[in-house]
Amino acid sequence: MDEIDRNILVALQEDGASGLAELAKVAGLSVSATAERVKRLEERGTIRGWRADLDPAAIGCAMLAFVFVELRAGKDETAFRTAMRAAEAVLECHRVTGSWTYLVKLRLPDLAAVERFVAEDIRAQPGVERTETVLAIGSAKETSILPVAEATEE
Amino acid sequence: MDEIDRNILVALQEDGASGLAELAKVAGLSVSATAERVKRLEERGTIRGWRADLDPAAIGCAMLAFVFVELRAGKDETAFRTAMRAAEAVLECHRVTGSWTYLVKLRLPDLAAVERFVAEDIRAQPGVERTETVLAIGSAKETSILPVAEATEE
DNA sequence: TCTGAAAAGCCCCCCGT
DNA sequence: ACGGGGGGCTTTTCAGA
Repeated sequence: MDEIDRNILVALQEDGASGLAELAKVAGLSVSATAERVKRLEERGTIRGWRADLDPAAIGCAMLAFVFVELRAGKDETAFRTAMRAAEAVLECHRVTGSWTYLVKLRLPDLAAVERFVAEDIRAQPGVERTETVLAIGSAKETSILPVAEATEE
Repeated sequence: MDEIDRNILVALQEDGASGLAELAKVAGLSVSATAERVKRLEERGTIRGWRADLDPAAIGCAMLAFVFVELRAGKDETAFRTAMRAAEAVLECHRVTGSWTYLVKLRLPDLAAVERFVAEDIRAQPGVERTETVLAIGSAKETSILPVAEATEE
């Protein structure tokens, strides 16, 4: 993982469909050497996959909400995690520091769907003590492009 | 936007690099008809782009944090939004309901970098009254795959 | 590990159906 | 909307360094 790999990863996050010829220009290498590096980044798991990036509004899930969840202390969390993982509306589910236990990020068509999901799919889970829902009412930024850090080991 | 388009979008979110031949099988159409649909979904903006999906840990940004920000009421928010948009570590920045004004999602190498970013890049912004940082200490789910809703207009 | 060129495969455009 | 075919581009492979 050197400077060239990092440049490749930056380019592929922005546009993963422009082809090896253009990527080779960014990398400053030949096409075949570039292809080799991309293949290795895939094999190592640095590149997990290739995805189409969709417009949320165009597919009917314009409403973005974050739900904080407090689980009863000592309760086994496996069932909760499994349920969240299985729900398509759940984009993220993190165990967090602070007074809450989990933070769940949801994408759903509208407010009614969020209310329903929180009531039926989150609050109904065993061990859930309380929840607090925060709605996004406008986004300045929302990207899946990760910063590619300088310092990474071989 | 019909059932077939939705199936195509689901498949392309999971794997956007498998080629039209395989996608045509999922869609139940010929290759040419499938290609036509993908092209139209791109032209309409439903498909915004094609991205490589990277492993955060592999590129040195394993630490995930959410920072709540309260901006002084009445203060113009443009500068804050611009600053957040320009920062690579900021993956998301949403205006939110509730007692806070903004929710910022960060990805950085470690805790020290998060502390530094909050102090120097968030709290230093004009109009920021207070912040609260929530760290993710484990993720049950983190995906950029959106649910493709049933009901969407033509 | 990179280069360069040849070979194979895929995509795109067009057509007729 | 389907299927086929040709042209062009991209990816892949393979020598050589």
